[in-house]
Amino acid sequence: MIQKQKGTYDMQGEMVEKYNYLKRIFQDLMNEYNIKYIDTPIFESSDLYHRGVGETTDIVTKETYDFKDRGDRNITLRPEGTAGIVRSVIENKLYTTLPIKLWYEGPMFRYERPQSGRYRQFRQAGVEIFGDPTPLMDANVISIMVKFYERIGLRGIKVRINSIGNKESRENYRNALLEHFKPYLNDLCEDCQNRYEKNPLRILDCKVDSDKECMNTAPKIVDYLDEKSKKHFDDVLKYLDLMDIKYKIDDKLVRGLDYYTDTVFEVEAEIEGFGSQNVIGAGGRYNNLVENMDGPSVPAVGFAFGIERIINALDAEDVKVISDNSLDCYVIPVSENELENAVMLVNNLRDNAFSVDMDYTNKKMPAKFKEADRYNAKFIIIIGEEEVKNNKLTIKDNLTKEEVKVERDNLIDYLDVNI
RNA sequence: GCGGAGUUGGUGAAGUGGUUAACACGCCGGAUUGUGGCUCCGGUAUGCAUGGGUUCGAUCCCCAUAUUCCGCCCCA
Repeated sequence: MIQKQKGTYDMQGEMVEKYNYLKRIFQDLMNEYNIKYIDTPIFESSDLYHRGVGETTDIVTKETYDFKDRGDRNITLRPEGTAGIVRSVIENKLYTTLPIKLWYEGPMFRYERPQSGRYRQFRQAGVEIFGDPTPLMDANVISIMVKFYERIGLRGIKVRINSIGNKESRENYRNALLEHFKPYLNDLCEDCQNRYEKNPLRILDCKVDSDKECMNTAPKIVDYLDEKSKKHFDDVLKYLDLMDIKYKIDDKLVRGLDYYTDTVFEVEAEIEGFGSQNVIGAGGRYNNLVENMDGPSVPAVGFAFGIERIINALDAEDVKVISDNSLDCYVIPVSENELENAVMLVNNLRDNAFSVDMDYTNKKMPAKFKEADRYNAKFIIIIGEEEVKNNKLTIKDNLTKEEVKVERDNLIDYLDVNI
């Protein structure tokens, strides 16, 4: 038997309900915020991610699905959504009318060792806002996320926020860290010694070395921000307070993608026993990316969240998902003699936009009633010898179990009123 | 990429080197040929992830592969 590939899953059964639930709420939210849908390809030129996400990031160096197509092109399956959208904004010259607010949802691919909440093909939904440099928009974007988590019924979430400033201040800070950790290098764990070379900012959130003295005395990025970045960050916090959004400043928060500038944030699921993959959404500002990708200088801010992790969080908190999968009517022909009448009836109801089903096999009555329950039918319509003769139908409300006889010609009206 | 633990029907699972692989739910059939969800009876894995090996004999022991989970790295 051929099995699914490592780190993939089939979306089916209950998960479909949960996915539709999330998508429906997110779509409504996007509509309220006047954010427009965009759908970009799941594969792009490999160069896009090398330049966009960052040549040295782990996502690009060891996690992309790269291949050559039959035309010898270097292709990469998208590991995240932002780079492709930036490409699209530049290529379609969407920046001519700014600001432009976009949202997306779809599969992403990363070649990693899977765990719960971590897949090789997973879904992200996100928002990207171009052409608005104000701290208000940073706060706004965070508020969208928080609002979304609230609406889906998730309670245990925690927003962490930080500013990593512009390129120059980050460079200065980096040098300060290198200077600071140099004498302690031998005390640090092996991973941190690697981080010292590759990405010294990451040393700060090491789990092994977190208690060490040199961690607490390390310089803080806030002290390296220039006036403009500092003001921007303060204003973001001010607006968050204004909108009554709870957050925690985390001066050790640095993100793994190179394109961020100034504001960065993460949302964590704070649920007991949730596991280590607990970041369910993240984002930040990326004011240089469009320009770096050969577009004009357009500031941008956005976020993305992981659908599977959010579904995990909903399950962990036992949130009941409201699904719209109930059937309006289930039609039961009593015997084969009424089959033709039943077929016409079902067809007619569907033309009138009711969701209807019936059993075409020769099941016994009890089995048919059971099936009606399984489909969550609101009404059971019984059509037998007597009904055909009198041109009536027996309609049973499957909730109250009450039965009424309704004239065939009045059926649509009856259902319109009662559903 | 590194380290560890699993994998038995549709589902939750018990179990053993040797005739028919417990039990429960679900599903199917019957008691009940126009009204069910209760009850009772019956059926429901020629097979224990896949491929090799050891053995008279393997679901059980060994090896490999696939896959899931946990920790690390990293991240959604």
